[in-house]
Amino acid sequence: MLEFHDFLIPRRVMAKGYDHHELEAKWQAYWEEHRPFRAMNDSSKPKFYCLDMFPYPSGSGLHVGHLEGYTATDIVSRYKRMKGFNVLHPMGWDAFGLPAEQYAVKTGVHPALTTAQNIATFKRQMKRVGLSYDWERELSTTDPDYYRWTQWIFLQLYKRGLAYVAEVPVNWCPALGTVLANEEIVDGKSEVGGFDVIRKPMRQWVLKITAYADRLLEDLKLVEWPASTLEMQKNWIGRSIGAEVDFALADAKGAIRVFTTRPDTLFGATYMVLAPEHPLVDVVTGAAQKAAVTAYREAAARKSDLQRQELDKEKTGVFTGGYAINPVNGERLPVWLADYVLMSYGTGAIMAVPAHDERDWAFAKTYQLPIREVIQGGHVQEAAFVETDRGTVVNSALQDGSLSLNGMKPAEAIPAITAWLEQKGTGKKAINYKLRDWLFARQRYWGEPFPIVHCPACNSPVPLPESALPLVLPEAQDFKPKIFVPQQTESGHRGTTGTVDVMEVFDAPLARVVSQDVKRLWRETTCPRCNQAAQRETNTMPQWAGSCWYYLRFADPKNAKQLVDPAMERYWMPVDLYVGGSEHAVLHLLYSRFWHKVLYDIGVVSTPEPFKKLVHQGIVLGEDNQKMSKSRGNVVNPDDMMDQFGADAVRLYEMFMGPLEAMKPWSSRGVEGVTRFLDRVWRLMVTEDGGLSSSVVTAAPSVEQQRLLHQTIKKVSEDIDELRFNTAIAQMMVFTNEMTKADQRPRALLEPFVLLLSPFAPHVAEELWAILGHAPSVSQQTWPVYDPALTVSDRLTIPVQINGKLRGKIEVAADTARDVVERTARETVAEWLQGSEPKKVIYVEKKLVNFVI
RNA sequence: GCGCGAGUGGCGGAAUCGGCAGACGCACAGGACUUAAAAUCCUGGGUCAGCGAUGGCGUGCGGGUUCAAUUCCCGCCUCGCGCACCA
Repeated sequence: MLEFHDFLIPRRVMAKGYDHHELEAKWQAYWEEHRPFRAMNDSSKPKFYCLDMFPYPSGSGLHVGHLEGYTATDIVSRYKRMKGFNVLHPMGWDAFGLPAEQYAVKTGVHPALTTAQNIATFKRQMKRVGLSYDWERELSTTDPDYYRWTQWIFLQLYKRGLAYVAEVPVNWCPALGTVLANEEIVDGKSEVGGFDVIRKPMRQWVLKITAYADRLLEDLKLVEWPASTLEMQKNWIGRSIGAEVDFALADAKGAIRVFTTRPDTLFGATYMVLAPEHPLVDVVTGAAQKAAVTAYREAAARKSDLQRQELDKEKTGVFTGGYAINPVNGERLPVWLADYVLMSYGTGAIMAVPAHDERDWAFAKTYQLPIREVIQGGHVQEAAFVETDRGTVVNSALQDGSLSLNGMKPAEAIPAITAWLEQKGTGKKAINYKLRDWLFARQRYWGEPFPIVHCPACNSPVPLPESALPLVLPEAQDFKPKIFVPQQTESGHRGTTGTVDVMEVFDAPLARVVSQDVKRLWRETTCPRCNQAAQRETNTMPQWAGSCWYYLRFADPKNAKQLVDPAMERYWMPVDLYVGGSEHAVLHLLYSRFWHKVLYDIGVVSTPEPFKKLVHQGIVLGEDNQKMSKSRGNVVNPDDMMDQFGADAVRLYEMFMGPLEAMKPWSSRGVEGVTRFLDRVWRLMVTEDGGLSSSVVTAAPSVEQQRLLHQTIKKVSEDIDELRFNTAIAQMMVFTNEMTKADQRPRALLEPFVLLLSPFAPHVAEELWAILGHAPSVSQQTWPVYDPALTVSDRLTIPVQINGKLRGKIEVAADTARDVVERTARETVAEWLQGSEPKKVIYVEKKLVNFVI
């Protein structure tokens, strides 16, 4: 019996046109069984490789941000299949990584177990969304059958001298117990967890990415990537062209070599600066300055990188007492020490030209060093004049007349002086890069082991033979790294003060692993070269390793003999469309490109670049327009959304929110909106009890209806090609709104429309296709083709303007001659013309008439 | 500071080879159906003035080019992203 309050409580039971739970389960089961999304290896069809950046399977499952990119590529993949392409649309797992290991440290649960569970969750959610992946090609970076090839690539790098061990200052994160790459540090803290990071010299594996700097820069011309991403890669590589110049020491043997991009200002050098760590510091320092120099060097060493990078701070330095000789004019220049010069860039030493460099200018002002103008055009006593393109060289000639740059533009002076230096043997043209070699080792358990042993007898790292691969990650029981676990400080930041002396000696987890079969340390082994006792490398590879080449393995995921079969590689590569977050704009993409070029050089791959077209999906914000986060409580869970609205509605809303690449807020109301749209589509052809509606007729559509259909086919096709899914959906809404008004709905319109809808809302489309009386699957139908003649109207509405202001509109036949259009227009705006003749009449065919009076 | 990108109704957004600004959706208002509601369907709307026909003003701000500017040019402002003493 109904109570009064039953009438007051709003029912959340939606009067939906269809039961999305039932319908999605039905079609997902069908796809599971019939596998219509498999990529064929032997096909005469043209290929299309459509790839998502594979995820790290975190414990929190998919979020709506993931889904945006995945839905976009899914629509493209489904569309391309219907257009006759053999589509490769795979998914895998970037499953090595720190979170699972940290979870293991906390709970003792093995990372492999956590990872497997998380993968299962991700996969279940992806299937629930109806993503049309070829699951037969699924891979995980943690699978020995996969990482044996990651190790294999490392061996190739090693063989070619591109992997080497070096004692380098590294970014050590005590809280994480590992080193981090420069790129993994944000504002002096670890990107993961936000812990303090300090500099510490360590023996490390390093990859020589700098050997490929030029090609990594040059080949950016070959790809269709967002301008911002290309720009970021260029900046990261940071090529600058200039000269290396030697300044002989005045009172000692040797010379200070500097790198400069402005050799045209050589006559303006008034002092030199060495980085505090520069090896020549002891040589140039005079006895009187020894104490001050030592104090300065120690102070600099104590500063963390963060402190040294503080920009606004006053520049500091100390005079060494030594002098160097300017090679152009023989002047004695005082040599200073200052931490604004970095040991890690160029030669770690500069010639200072305060008149034409802002940093040198600030330093010269602080220490009252002379400022000498050599490029005319500014006021060098007030500020450094750095605009090379408007200025003329002055004060730059030798008395004997053997060299003069005076009167030249800097652009002319640079090659002139460089040639002079080369002739004198005191300098040469040089190119420098900001890019540094890639620190490739981590002191972690959950990563790929290095296929390397350290042999005391051979006195070098010895690579394992390829036949020994994979070197399987050994079982471990204790994941706790032996690390100093810092206390929470008052400021809320965990970590150290940045000094090295609080450090213990830290062992990587693999150093302590005991092999279960033989009850000895896993690291104890024999040298594959000399058979003497040797030690395995106990570092593991960084997470980037596995993601550097996974796109290749999808082309041939089960191959036990090769990384990828050459025929498969040639057929599928390159990736035609690659979609993923812009947070990977530099690192992942640069590292991948580097490995790809190495593989290209050894003949494993046939293309110089792996990813032809790249698109970054935008960030999805919470309903409050803030970044989604647990602490804000504004996280939208895809499972909840799909429970309530269904997978098709969620897919459609993800695409309808706005342009793919834009940052945009989630709106539950918006999801309801697209849900209404799907219900309207449903009701166009289905009755309340699920049968085919009697309004669906076989009669021929009207010309207007056909025009709308063909305009819709055109718009939807072109918009998918351009990844403009939001406007494609808007057009389908227009079509649906029109069809709703008609009570006779010709099949000839509805059937192509269902095909257009199918990449966006595949479950509903499959069901509608079946209700219309067709055998499955809609995904295997041919994409509708539009007739261009049917997309244009035979009647036109032409706006009529007076002086550019809209004053009227006329409707004419599309083929109306100009004079007729003009005459009609004049009649329409006669009261504005007031009988006088316009000064000018502008007629844009089929677009507009404008009278200038 | 430098580089890149973006600023359009109450909201998400559409329209840029210069040519009717605001498609589509959300929210809102009115109507139909209903005892009533929900759902659905129809209608309306940038803003100001006016009963209305109409007209003025409108795409961050200020200039410019043009018959015509959201679109192109110059100078600012704001926001986002990236880099940040790289010689």
